[in-house]
Amino acid sequence: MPEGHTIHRLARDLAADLLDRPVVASVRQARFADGARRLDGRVLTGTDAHGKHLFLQFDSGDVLYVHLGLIGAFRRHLLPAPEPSPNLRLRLEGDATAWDLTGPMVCELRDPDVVDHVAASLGPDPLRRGADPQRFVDAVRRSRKPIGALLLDQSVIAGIGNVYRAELLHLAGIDPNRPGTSVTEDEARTLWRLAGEQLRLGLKRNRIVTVPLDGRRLTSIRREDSWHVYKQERCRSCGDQVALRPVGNRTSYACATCQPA
DNA sequence: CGATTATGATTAA
DNA sequence: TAATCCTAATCGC
Repeated sequence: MPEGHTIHRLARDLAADLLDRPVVASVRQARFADGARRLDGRVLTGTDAHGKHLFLQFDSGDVLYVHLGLIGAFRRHLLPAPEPSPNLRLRLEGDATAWDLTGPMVCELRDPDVVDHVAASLGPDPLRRGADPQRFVDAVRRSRKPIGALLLDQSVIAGIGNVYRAELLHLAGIDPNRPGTSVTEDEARTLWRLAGEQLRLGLKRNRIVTVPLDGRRLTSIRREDSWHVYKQERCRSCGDQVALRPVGNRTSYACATCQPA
């Protein structure tokens, strides 16, 4: 479930559980055995998130660089933690909790400069203080690529994935296929604002829910009812058929009525 | 129990 | 454009 909100939430939650005390690091897969050995008994000194990239800093000077990719997960367990999955890449165990990492696209011990290197490759991240919206606006309006592809391009805006792409464009009333050059300054600014609002909500809730709650409890909303157009047959705003088609290598969901061409 | 799918991204052809 | 990597939940039989 990793879009930018998930990664920022992990940075926060991992720090809350594991900071400033030695961790117990273990693995089941052989591929990260050396890494776990190096982390075992070290102290987590800080965490950081840039877009979908997660960084854990240790007192050894090592930075654990994690990217969850499509199927990666970092799951929290109360101690005593259950038997881990055979696919466990890394378990970080603190005083009261264990965090199990499975299926990450990237899990590496790196020098601290990896943070700046990765950050330099990314567009502005709406969840980071000091992010420059104009960088996003200009990158969009300079490109002929469809806005639906630009929102997934991490060098244009960091942290947006396929759910937020569909939902932000729907909230903004913008057709995913419109070229960036046709997006007005106002529209681009609106997309940035909505991205910040929705990512912050997602961070707070640890879940993507873009539909209005209207007084309902979050827990009463089923997953499949959480969005306006993403994975919907009909638009949750107007009831019209949702059009599916690939934009920028991923399935794009849009309502032709709410998001006219 | 096998097939399918997924909120990601890079590399090869 | 296609193939590839990585895991787990879900669905149909």
